[in-house]
Amino acid sequence: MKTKLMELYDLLLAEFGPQQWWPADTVTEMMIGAVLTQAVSWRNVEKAINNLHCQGALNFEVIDGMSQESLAHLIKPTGYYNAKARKLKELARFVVREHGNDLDSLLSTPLEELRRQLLGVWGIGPETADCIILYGAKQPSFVIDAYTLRIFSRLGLEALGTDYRSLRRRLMEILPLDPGLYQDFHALLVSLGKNFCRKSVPLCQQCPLGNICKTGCHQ
DNA sequence: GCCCAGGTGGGTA
DNA sequence: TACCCACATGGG
Repeated sequence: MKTKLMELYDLLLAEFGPQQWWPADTVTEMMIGAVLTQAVSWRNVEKAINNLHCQGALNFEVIDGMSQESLAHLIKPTGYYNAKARKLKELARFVVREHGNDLDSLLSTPLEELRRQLLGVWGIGPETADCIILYGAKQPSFVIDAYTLRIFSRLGLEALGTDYRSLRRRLMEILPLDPGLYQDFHALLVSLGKNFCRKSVPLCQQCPLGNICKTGCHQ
């Protein structure tokens, strides 16, 4: 199975090249983007990030101090803006008040303990937590998202798991605990999901995975 | 107008 | 545990 997974990784790397993710200038921006991108396209997130940047609000102390209403206004393009404003306020409170706004210290917390703490913050679920751990803390926690589940299902790799917990656990048992590998792998899966393995009308004929995929498009 | 986009929390059986 | 639903904007 490890060979099959690395074959998949190599095909994706050959098609899309190294990904250099996450798209953010700072760890704070990365963490905020992880919340804002929940169930919405990155295009919408960029507008909100720009709004926050212009207001000097890509900063947890600033977010902690501002009203939820004004924050919601700035992130309107991401949809669910009231819910996400609360989530950002909760995350900012966690970072600033429980960790003295010391991100370096927080993110150097051992993986499992860091994950447990992040999941305790309202609005931070497994995917957002794993994104922060992998791209913010640069610790090896494999990120499972809608693309990952869809791609592995279409590849016929359901045996690895069909839900977040089981697929993440199996991938981390099989693959070396290498944050660089996990970052690139996840980013490459996103590229494949966006460009070929789309939810409806997947472009199987042009897909770089070709005949290693069992989804039936190559019959 | 309809579907989709890098989820999460709360409620119900 | 396993569904169902609310949350909401923007692009194709």
